[in-house]
Amino acid sequence: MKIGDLAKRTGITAHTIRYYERIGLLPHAHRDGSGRRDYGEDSVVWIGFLSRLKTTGMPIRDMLRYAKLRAQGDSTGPARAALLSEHRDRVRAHLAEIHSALTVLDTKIAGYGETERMDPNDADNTKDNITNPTGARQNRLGRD
Amino acid sequence: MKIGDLAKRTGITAHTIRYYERIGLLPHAHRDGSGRRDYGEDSVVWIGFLSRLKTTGMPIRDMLRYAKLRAQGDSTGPARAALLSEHRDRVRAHLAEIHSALTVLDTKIAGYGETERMDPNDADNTKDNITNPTGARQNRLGRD
DNA sequence: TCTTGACTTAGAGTGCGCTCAAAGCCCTAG
DNA sequence: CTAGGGCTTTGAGCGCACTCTAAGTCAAGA
Repeated sequence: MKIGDLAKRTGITAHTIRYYERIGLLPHAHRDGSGRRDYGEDSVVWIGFLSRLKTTGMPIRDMLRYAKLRAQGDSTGPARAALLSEHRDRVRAHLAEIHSALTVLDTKIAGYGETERMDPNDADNTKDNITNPTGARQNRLGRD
Repeated sequence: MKIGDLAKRTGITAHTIRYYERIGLLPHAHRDGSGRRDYGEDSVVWIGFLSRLKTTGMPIRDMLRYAKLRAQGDSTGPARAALLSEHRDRVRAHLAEIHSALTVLDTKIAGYGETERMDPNDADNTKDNITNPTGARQNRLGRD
């Protein structure tokens, strides 16, 4: 399988695949007769797993630690399990935070439904000057 | 309240508060006699809300859109509600993805518990060469 | 045969969200 | 009165994860 095919099958770009190889997240790919990268099914599965880790917010440096343990063989199983389960715990904690914030959002959205009630405990129903009335500089985020 | 006090109460740094003001996320603060920023309770509440949006992964450019609608007054209520509820939907979708990825993680962690079973469908139980056996360059992520 | 397009490399650039540096002013405790 | 620390500004720097450019090689279809 060529790098472009692998890209299509995994949903990441060929650029990113090369980048992952460069930093050590992917093994050095085997090359075909003309020096091009040639992949097997295992690459699809491994990238799929990396993508899942990424979905859960794992930083690349941690994926790298995982990949290196993996490369050291079966004896690192417990270490890998520990790495993953610590990560899982962090993700669950983060998930709880998001849920809690979402509840606040739900309340606020529901509040907008009721014809512009001005709850004094709802800071967002105050209308102080949030934009930039002076001509003061704003960075690239300012245009919008 | 001085910027340092506000920083302590909101959990973001004074640097970040000034940055938020610069890009328009916070209103221009009132100054005391000696030209220093002076804040009220409303700033604590507003930053708290921004932090919740941040927790849910809203990019600053969207917070900015929200802040600008807010500054335009009560008539933008429906637009603000729309913005928030679209965001809420995205967050919920992302949450579902994370949950699904977590399930995979759970399975893998459980798999490590069973004395190194080699499931052929589990790519991570293969041990191909994942690190950099040649002396090829790696960027800053490589050291670890 | 020609052309198109995918591939190769090293290295530079991007977007996000801060984070810090430098140089100087001002308030307060000792 | 003095020292320390917090405040002010402008502008640069950083960490992350890509993302793209330039210049070139190569393979396969019309």
